Amino acid sequence: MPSTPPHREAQAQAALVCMHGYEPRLEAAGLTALMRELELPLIPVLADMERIGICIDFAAFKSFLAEVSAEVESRTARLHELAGGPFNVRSSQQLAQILFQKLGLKPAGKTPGGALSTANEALEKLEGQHPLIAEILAFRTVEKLRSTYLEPMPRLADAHGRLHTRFNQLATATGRLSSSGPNLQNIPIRGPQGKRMRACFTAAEGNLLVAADYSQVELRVLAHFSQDPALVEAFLHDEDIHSRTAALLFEKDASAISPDERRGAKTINFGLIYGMGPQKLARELSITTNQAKEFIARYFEKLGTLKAFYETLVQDALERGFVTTLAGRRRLLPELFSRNQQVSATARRQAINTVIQGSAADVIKLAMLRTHADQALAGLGARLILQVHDELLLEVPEDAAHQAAEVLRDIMQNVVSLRVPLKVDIGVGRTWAEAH
DNA sequence: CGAAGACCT
DNA sequence: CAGCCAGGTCTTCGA
Repeated sequence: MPSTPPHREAQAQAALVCMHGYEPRLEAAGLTALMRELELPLIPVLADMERIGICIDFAAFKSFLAEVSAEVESRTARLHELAGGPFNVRSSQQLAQILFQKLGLKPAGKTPGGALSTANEALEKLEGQHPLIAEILAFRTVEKLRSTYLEPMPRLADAHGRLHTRFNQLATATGRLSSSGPNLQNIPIRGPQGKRMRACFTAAEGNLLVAADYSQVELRVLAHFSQDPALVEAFLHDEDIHSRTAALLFEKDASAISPDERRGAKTINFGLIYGMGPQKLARELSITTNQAKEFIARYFEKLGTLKAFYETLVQDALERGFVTTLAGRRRLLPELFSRNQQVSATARRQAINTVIQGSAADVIKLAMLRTHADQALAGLGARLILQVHDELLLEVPEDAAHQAAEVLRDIMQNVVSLRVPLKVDIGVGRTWAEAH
């Protein structure tokens, strides 16, 4: 077993130097407790997670790669046939030339750089206009799987067939962790191929994986901070938050909500976390911007306390120049004071999102400390191996897995006491896919 | 090395 | 008149 990775030692040391050199500044900002009680103790937890790693199923990787590679080949050939000649589909420039000049299709959007967009979102609007479109979308899915996951990852595994990521503690503006080299926080999960991808990540022989997800943790944090009666009530009674929102919005019984109405409420609930504007909402729901504006107005009319919380939050940020999270983490937002409307509007959304996303990060980091220190889990042989923002993954000897799952649930649900309960969904399985 | 694109929460 | 919701990492292209 290798010793602590050098970068981790260096990080721990740098953190201590920082503590000594800047203690007055930390103290003045009220950040000492966050540093001493959360971030510094987290370092050995992350080091253990990095050192332990996660098992991959080489045979599953190999057969999946073979199938996907064959599909990349065949789709490339079909693509060239449909385009009337060979070109590099991986080049957005060449692709745009084929689609919008050679075939004369109407561009459905532009990139931030001003080029004609060939992104999936733009291409989906053209689907049905030419058989090439569907072919490109399918090509991109398999090519992503091949180039980012299936081909490189097996080469990164150690002699025991385990993959070791790095959990970066200083990479985000909100207090989240990030993962790199390889990133194990963005393994595909959607669709049959996503599911198959996650099935390539397994427990070691004789062990099981326990996956524990915080359910709606960001909306619960928002309910806690805002104390909005509608949100708080919904979570206290463990109701479906999106149906509940839809019921409120459309003045119907929750049981009478259509799938479309629930989808609208879900989009607006999520958009809320990001400070979504009417344009984006309109696009997401295929309605006009004016309809979206009305929708948002009605939403805030029904959730007046939430609206007041947002206004106070932004007001506070403008007065202090920063926002703070549940654990007292701080994000400076100098761009709040930009004279450029676009820039200051972005900073306002960042202020809102940071309080919510950062507080959720505080919660799971604390849960990681408790999990790592828990004697019952240690006694069961349970080891924390991954964190994916609102999910923890344990590897546990198989006869102890279900017991460990309940201990973990208890730790995660009770790590902090909010005005609404925290809920954790748990799965146990031989692979990461099965554990979900 | 920046842009574009695609994957995640 | 355009305006596009937060936080990340990785791959590929093309200058």
